[in-house]
Amino acid sequence: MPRKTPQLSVKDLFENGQQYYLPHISIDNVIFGFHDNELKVLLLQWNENGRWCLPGGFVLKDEDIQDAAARVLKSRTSLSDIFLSQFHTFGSSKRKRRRHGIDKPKWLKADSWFMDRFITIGYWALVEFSKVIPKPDEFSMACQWCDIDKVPKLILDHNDILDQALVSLRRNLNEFPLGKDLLPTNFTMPELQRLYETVLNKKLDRRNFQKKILGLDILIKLQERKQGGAHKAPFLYKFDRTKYKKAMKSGLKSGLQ
Amino acid sequence: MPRKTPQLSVKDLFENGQQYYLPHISIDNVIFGFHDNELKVLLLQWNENGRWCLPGGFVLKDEDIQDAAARVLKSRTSLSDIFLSQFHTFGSSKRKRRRHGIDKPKWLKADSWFMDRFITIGYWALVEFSKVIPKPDEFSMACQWCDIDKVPKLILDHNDILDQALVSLRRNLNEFPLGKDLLPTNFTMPELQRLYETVLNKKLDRRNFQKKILGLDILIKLQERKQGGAHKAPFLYKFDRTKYKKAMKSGLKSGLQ
DNA sequence: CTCTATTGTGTACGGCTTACACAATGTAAA
DNA sequence: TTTACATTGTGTAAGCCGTACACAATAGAG
Repeated sequence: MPRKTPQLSVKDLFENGQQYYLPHISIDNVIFGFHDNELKVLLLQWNENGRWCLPGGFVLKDEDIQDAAARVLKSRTSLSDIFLSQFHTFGSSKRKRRRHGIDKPKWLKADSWFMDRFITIGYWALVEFSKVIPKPDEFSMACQWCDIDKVPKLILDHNDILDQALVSLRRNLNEFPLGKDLLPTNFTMPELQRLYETVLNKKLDRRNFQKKILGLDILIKLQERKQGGAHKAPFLYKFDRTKYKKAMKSGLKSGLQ
Repeated sequence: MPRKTPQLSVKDLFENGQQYYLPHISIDNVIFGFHDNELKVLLLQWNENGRWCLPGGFVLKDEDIQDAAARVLKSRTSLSDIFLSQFHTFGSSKRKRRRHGIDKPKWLKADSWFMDRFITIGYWALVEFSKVIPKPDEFSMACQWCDIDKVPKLILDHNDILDQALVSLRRNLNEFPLGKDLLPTNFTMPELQRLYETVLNKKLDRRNFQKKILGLDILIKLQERKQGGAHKAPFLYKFDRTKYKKAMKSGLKSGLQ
């Protein structure tokens, strides 16, 4: 059951957040999108020092962690009912902002709960790029997509978290087909292939790829072709919702790799 | 860097544990062993009410969670340098002993940190049955192996945690060969096969199994045979440490399933 | 000594994966 | 208008892997 975040000022949150949230525990979301044939991840830019980080948040005292992750996702993207996969919990004793003086706003007392050690639970989500309305949080001046190959140095261990999310995503490709959540409703086979190639970070054979994907029997080939591109117009496809669900239940026998 | 647990009495731990440990956070270990052709899991029996649970513990304020899990493992089994795989973090807001009155010792105040909500981080480990010296913790009257098929109703969501550990273990069979940690140094092919059959919960073909395992090229066939059993004496094998490590780095191409 | 359960070994089939070639089409340049 | 080029649509052959399966050898039990 999703809950409402208390409406706190930034100062209140820093100084009294522990009244509402569990101390020492945070959520970090790695939100993947796909656009212009590039895999993207949603990042926030911290007000105080301009450094980048993953969208994150805290867990309300009577809130399930899965709901907390969904709440964070919704408040940064406007999206709900998105599948969130918990992939790892990061618990180095050195995970504290206190160690990185640059991260502390000057007006904040050094003993704020916010500066303390945090164990963070990592989730990733796949979202349709065009449906996202990026929205910064109270701490941030910007919330925007970043090409997966151009991610800057992030705060704390957020680069590690991102890397592990990608590893987890790749492992999961054997269990569900990619695309339904990352591509628009109608898409072409080359687009889907490039998505796979980006996530797996390797080239795939065009003909074998098509054979395999169609062999899963979860796509519907449309009559129309994608107009406007240079060169021969490719056919459009869309997912067959019914067959997709059925395939999910029984599990994919053989993954793309 | 492993740390020492503060030596607290049970009463102190219940009432003042939050001075040493992070509040609301716990560790639970699913420790697998293999004996008499059966997969076993190590369980504890709670002093107050005789109910069973997974071996668990808390995270010291300046301790990595991985180290905390290793500390818990060592204090229940006497084993160190064991691979611990973090598989999931359980964070339902209903995870609190307060809800289960039966769990509270009568002398404990209802507002003890111990009765509060806990988010628990789950790890599993594979250990050699014969090397374990089971040792109860401060709260328990017993610490012993339980057949995986005969696990009773455990406290809180510990049955869920155990189930998910098994699922995680099965998924990981594609990435590393089973046996090095669960079997004695020398073992027979039928023993190894029965281990796989138990974990995967299905029968495997004897001849194909042998072909595949030997194909991994990580076993050394010994000259001796296992004496003493009824029927034809099977050959003994042991793991080739060097080749094993090499195979781990490059990853197994094809798993057993 | 015989019987039986178990171990040791090899082969054939089918399916999946991989490698690969040529015709068709739409845009851009000549 | 024609040509060139990049890209799409489609099918086939070879090889590897997984699976199914049979028979001889051996050790203990009776």
